Amino acid sequence: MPELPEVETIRQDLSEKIIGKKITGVTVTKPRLVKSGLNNFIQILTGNTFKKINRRGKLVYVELKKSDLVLLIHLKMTGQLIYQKGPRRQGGVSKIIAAGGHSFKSMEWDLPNKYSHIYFSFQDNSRLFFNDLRTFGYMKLVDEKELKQVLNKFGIEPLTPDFTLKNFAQALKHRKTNIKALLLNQQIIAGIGNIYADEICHYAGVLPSRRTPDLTIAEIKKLWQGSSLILKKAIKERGTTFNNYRDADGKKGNFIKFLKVFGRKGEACGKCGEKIKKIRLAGRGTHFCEMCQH
DNA sequence: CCTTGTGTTCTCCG
DNA sequence: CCGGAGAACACAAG
Repeated sequence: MPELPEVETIRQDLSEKIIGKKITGVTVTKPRLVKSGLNNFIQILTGNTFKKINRRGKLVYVELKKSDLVLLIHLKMTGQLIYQKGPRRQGGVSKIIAAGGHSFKSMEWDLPNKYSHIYFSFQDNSRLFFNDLRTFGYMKLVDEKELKQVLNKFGIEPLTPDFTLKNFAQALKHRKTNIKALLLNQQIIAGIGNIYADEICHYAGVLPSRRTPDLTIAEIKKLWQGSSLILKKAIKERGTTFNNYRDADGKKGNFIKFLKVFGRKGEACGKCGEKIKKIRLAGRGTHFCEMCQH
């Protein structure tokens, strides 16, 4: 489940890999995932160049060199953006891999595979694959006006100067839902999904079910601090790979090692030793410690 | 039937 | 009964 840290990791990686490279080919094997006209999609992108890769919440949007249209990419739950260099002219690389005998499952990354629904070839023979197991993700070309409309729907962007305690508290104000649903609401705070919502609540010592009007100033401050600290640390660790997520090189993120509650049902809480509980809240699996969250 | 991000639809309350 | 907020559902597929 790519959330802000995972999408940001991919954005940073791809920015170093594909900016300025001419797109020589566009392949779409599942047209349903292109949410704008397919012919136009192929026509605009072929021969074009990615100019800048941006992110807002969990949404990636890419500016193009030879068009004013912008490419939106959403990975939803199981989308991946994997970059691979083209085959080397000189032999040797595959030999080294064979001799090394390490555990990398080369079959899995023999791309395109059956989940590679859209991919781009570049002038240097490298390729970018959009893989998606459950096919909720999409790509879409939008004009400036539609981009603006889409971006305007997002709430405060964490890790920017806009993410002040004052703005965070303001966003919570007058809301009557529980803090978990609020953290998941992209129109209020952008980029937090199920994993980080649970982790932020645990950091703050706040039960996910707590109604926002009942939160104290101190608790709001802790939630704000936790959001910032956890998302930053998760980016540093290149995201959380719980099952499907991979970075642009197909590698797993390391943040799973730092998860305190998510996916730890029945395990002892690292803070107090109490068993981690799991319930259903805001339509999502929700993990917490009864002892240190109130 | 479980899993989840988001857009859409339904319901409820003042 | 209206508006808006929040909850529930739809989507896909392993």
